[in-house]
Amino acid sequence: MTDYESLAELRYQIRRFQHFSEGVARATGLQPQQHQLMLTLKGLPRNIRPRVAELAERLQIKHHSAVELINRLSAGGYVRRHRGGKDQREVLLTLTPKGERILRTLSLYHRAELRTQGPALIAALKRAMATTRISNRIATKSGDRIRSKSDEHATR
Amino acid sequence: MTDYESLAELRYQIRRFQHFSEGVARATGLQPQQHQLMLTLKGLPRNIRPRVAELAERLQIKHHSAVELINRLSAGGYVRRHRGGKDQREVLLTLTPKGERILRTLSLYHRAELRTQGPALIAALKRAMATTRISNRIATKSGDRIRSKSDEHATR
DNA sequence: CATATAAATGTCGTGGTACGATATATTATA
DNA sequence: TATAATATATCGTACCACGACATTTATATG
Repeated sequence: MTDYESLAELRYQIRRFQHFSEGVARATGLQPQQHQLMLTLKGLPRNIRPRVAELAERLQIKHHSAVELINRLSAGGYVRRHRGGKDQREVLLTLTPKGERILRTLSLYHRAELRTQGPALIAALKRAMATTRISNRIATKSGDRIRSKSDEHATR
Repeated sequence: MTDYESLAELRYQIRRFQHFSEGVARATGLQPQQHQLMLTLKGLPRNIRPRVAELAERLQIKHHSAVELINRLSAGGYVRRHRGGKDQREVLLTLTPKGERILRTLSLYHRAELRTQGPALIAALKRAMATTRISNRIATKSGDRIRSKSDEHATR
């Protein structure tokens, strides 16, 4: 197995998990990202306030993308906005009972999936971390040229 | 740590990896999904023909979504289409030298990222597979229904 | 071998989501 | 008080995934 194979296999495993997740989310009427936000909200450590910016960071998106997700979730009756006390600029979020119920169901499905597919994911991760032959193989296979320092800056 | 926290943490770790990946891909002028297709193509086992449908399956998307990605990759000079011999319906794909070069660079960055972030991912995965208290907690909190005996046995 | 059916790829229009640029409201600071 | 910083929100744009449908080639069947 080449480095590319192990990296590709890792991505494949991740995509399978996410594809599964998207499917069950949509089956409950939720868009995948909306489910993600709900899970992030519910999974927030107790000492962290559920602010918009906090959710955005954990979803690795810009705050205004989170705002849009929350608009749709709010319209669907899954979450509610609250204006907190201390800082009136902050908007704090809570799940509605409906949101709680759906999230619980989805989480059970996810746990089951992880139980069966998790080991393959871990195995793929370990392989992708272990192998180290990219440089050699490509230079040889493509006959491109010898690798030089300048390649390191290619992405700049 | 609750079940929701561990599931949320797993998603967070996955998103961090993907967010990193999207960033370096875009820095080379590639859209994230285009990079994914290239990696899938390069990482294909030798005995598998690089057909459109094959790539689509491994990317967990519909074949016509793959077609669109390939259109853009082809326009950018990253991959080439070939009509195979046996079955004239099939379109086989190859990376151009430009595609090979960029993919190699990206793969090196990804390996480095996995070296540092992989352990956190594995840890999150194991925690998400291990905990089992979803039913219990939600039922109690939402007042949805009575806990069942099996919930009481939840592990820690 | 003619035609129906299936398979592989491609086209078109739509919806969700992420983003940059920009706006508004509140808090902090000079 | 005026100014800057912070938190959230709005708007227009682009990417990508999809369903519905089309086209070309292969296969099955009478």
